[in-house]
Amino acid sequence: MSKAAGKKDTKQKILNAAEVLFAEQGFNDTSLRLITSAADVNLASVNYHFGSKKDLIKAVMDRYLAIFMPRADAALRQLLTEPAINLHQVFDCFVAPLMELTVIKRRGPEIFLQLLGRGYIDNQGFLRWFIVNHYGEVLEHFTQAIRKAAPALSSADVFWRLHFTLGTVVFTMASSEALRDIAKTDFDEDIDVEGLVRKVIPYLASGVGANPC
Amino acid sequence: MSKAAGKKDTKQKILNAAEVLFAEQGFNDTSLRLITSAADVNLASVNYHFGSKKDLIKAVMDRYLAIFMPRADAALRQLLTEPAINLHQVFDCFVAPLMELTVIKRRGPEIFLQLLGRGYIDNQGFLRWFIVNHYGEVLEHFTQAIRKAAPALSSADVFWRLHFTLGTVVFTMASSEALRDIAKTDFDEDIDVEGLVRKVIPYLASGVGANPC
DNA sequence: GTCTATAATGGGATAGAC
DNA sequence: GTCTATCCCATTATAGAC
Repeated sequence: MSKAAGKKDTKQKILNAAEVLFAEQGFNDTSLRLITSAADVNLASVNYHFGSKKDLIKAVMDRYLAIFMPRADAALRQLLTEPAINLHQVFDCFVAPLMELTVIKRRGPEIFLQLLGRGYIDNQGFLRWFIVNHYGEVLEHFTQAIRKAAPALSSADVFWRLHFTLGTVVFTMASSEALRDIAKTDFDEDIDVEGLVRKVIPYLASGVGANPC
Repeated sequence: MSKAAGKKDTKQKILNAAEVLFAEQGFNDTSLRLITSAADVNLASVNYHFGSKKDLIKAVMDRYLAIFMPRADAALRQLLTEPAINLHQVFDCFVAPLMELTVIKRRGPEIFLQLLGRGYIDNQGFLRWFIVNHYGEVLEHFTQAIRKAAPALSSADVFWRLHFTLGTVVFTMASSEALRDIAKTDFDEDIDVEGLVRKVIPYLASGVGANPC
């Protein structure tokens, strides 16, 4: 907007290149050199625009979180006003907010989920800290909804099963491209990201609702 | 055995230090310098004994796989001779083989699962290739057992849900220490790895057996 | 804001003495 | 088998010209 030149903003070019590479290879295995050459910008521009690699990672994540989290939160709050809810509805709250991430780019939904997984696994926790501190209330509403939909579960069971679902989703999405390729060649099943999300929800809902033993 | 000196074999010291660090931080984020100083051996000894870091990674993984895989395979084969089986039984096949990994060290079971997750997520696939090529038949029997226990699922559904379970387990175990700490402080729940495995199995069995939609 | 050049660090691997 | 010393490469980050 405020830019005069016709070429895309350097900052955006960096973000767009970085998120794809981070999602594919993880944060630590993606060098600034790789990012800047993919983005076709100068190496030094990352530090100029973002300050450090760590801050670039936060910027990449927050571009998605800032869209996804408020909408997921709104859907969860809305659901919580219902008198009775089930687990399938709880997970459905995340579908539309996830799919809206195409406003950032076409593959936004899968990139976001991959980044989320990387953030959990790669790092020493600074990203986890960042997410919990900025979007902790969404997690809180998610937990409330689960408890309302599955009142038989203890607090500890809810805690564990939320992490089980996180693992399922994040791991699946981290290799979703490869898996969808296999599904296409082996089973002649052409599935997009939304299809995959809708495929995983019955698994999650059933798993979370299982009888503890 | 063939060693004269009273001190532990350098090769074993390296393996024991490396697997813990690999499990905690991933393969690429663990330097040989860190490993050798933790193992209290010389930096050059890794290359002397293993040839390269990549070969050290394979050696670390295979020490566990060589014990785990044949036993899991035997349990699955045995189960497949039964006339009727359920999903819970299928997953139970892995519990005893996993717990026997304490023969390597006390925390063997969780280290193994963490390493497995790292192998799937960290790397460009050389480890995945190694596992599939060396232990592919175990995966085959696993698939057969799932199909027998849940005949309503299509081939594609089985494929997807196996990856869902892999994600659940691997992701949970990759952060199992942190999660168990939280469970202890927040819910006063003191749980060991076997307890966690037994906690995840109902989730997996229920998820895999859910009605596709 | 963009670039080149370079500093400072840490990585894997190896040569060669012992 | 073990150790020191070192090579060579890649990394993040920055200084300073334009």
